[in-house]
Amino acid sequence: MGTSLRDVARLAGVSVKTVSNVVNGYAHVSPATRAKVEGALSQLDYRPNLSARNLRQGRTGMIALALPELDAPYFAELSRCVIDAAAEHRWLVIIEQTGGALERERRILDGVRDHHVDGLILSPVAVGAEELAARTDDTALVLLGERIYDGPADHVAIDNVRAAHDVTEHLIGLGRRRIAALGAQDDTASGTAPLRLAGYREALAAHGLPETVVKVDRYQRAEGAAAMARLLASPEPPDAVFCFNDLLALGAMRTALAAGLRVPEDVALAGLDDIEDGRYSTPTLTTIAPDKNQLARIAVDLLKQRIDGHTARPPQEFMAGYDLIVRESTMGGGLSRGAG
Amino acid sequence: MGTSLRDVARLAGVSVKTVSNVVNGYAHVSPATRAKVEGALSQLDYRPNLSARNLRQGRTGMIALALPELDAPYFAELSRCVIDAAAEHRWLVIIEQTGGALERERRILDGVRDHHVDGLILSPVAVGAEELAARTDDTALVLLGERIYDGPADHVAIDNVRAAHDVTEHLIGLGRRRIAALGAQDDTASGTAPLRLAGYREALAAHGLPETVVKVDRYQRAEGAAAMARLLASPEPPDAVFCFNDLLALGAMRTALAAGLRVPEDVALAGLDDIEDGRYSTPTLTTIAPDKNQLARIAVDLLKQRIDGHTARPPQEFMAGYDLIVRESTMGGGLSRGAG
DNA sequence: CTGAAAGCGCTTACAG
DNA sequence: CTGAAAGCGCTTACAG
Repeated sequence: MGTSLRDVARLAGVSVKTVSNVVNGYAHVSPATRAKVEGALSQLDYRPNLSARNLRQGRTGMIALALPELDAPYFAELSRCVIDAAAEHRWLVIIEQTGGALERERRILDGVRDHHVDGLILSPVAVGAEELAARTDDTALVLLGERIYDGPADHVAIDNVRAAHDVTEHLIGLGRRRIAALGAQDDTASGTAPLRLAGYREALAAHGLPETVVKVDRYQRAEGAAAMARLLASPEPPDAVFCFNDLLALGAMRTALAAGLRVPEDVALAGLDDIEDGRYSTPTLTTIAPDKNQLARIAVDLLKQRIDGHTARPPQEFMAGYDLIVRESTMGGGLSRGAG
Repeated sequence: MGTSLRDVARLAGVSVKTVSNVVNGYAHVSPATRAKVEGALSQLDYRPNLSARNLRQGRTGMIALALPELDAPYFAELSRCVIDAAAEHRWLVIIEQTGGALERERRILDGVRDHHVDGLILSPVAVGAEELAARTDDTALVLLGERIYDGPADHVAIDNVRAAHDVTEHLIGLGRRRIAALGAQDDTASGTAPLRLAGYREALAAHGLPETVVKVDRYQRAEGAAAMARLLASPEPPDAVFCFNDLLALGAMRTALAAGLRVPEDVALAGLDDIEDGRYSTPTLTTIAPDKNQLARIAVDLLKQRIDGHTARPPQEFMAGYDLIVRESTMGGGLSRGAG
């Protein structure tokens, strides 16, 4: 293999223990000994064997981040934040993609105790609260970005109900009266969709406005485009659409513009996630911007606490902040004319 | 820790070796013994300790994928493909972000021999061929997506010169005569920019057309937007722009539309990467679509060969395929009017 | 302040 | 076909 502690010890003329002390920065090593050892270390270009260290310590220095798919911009941006936050604890991050499939979420939850990671951050889509609560594995787990009630594990998210309420209020405040929600889903165990729907309904109800709800299977551009086409084909099309994420909104925008509608004059569009695409689309996209760095940092810090066993408190919910970012897709700005 | 082979052996009344044989699927175990062992394995819910296995075998079953940043859509899409391809070899993937910084690329290359991964797929930006050639580490390495001449390691990419040539020819074929290139860079050791620039120049030269080259620091939307503004401010603005990636093109599109120009009537725009954003922008974006699955698969397979030591051949260059995808941003379609 | 020894859990020659 | 033993490289009580 490579150079081992024993090789270094032999060259420096000390014991393996002493070399280990130097490598790990323990205090009580005499300067002379330390110098000898450090000389040998650099002469042999010693690298600790992490598998051996892990075997001994029961730690791997790695965590897993499991999310639906890396190529959804929201998850890509969030992953970046998680990797950066993990780096501060000198953790490496293994990324696993679930595709939002129950089977794969289960396999990851089950595989976690194979001892290759110290903990797991999971962005669950399909797996339910009961199932999570029933898991026998005690590997540290933090849930990120979807709400699971009666938390079986620490959980971080934004307040989805309030965020959805804020967006809807914004649209109402602009004078829109036929406001559709795009992105409801057939009941999943743990989705955000019901929460965003609840916030939307709350706001409409407070103003006595009617609701129009369109379902999708997945939160992707193509689904947003197709769902928007259905909305536009209805007898009384909406004058505003709150899309449950930015990808849906960008797909919907494409359909609206391609149909010759003006955004926002004919139909205002808002999303949620604040992915970078929406800052450069034409028109630019009004959205809710979750504080992704905060989400990631809280998730990583909670995982750290659990891994270190510093805490025995019951699982808790943590909220990260968000902002409503108003852009052209609801406020105009002259760039929004379709070609119809 | 958890259940060890010894626990299983004790319960089954056999030796540790026999349990190991069953776990690893070795052939010569009597049916009766196998049944006993399997009973004990499932009764104790045995999970192999991967650190121990790795220590013994000198393999970790993990590879690292190092790229500039995960939240650039091209890299997010490529990462997805790499993770999927790696899964076929039962590898897990650790993702590291370099930010395109020399210092961080070096640290990753240097850290690879810390034995936590069996191999590295690196998408280099800053590090040079000489430096790579001089590395003393023998951890398996495959370079992905940027060209480094006189390959110090196996390398996979598309033919950037030819791809750039194809895009430029397409613009020329549409009758454009003032075709700018957006995305040149100050000389980096290994960038794709010079290759794309070469293809662009070749095509222009073949038709006796003049060149206009705009530099950027990074391949991001904001840089594309700013660079496009500079182009539009010139005395004789281009009637077409070949942007060296899709993000630059989407930024440029935003600037053009915001300035009231029609795309493609006033200025045609093309990119390279085929990220999903460009399939839903208005107008949709003409681009080069590299075969990302093929890129990922070749990279992973090459790494596998190196790790397994099946090959001692010198480093080689591999080309993946690509397609020119013509969309509205060069062909029109009526959706492209700015608001000027 | 330093050393000799045990042991983390696994796999692998080596016997039988 | 199965077992007893060594050893991968490290850290950690335990002595001195």
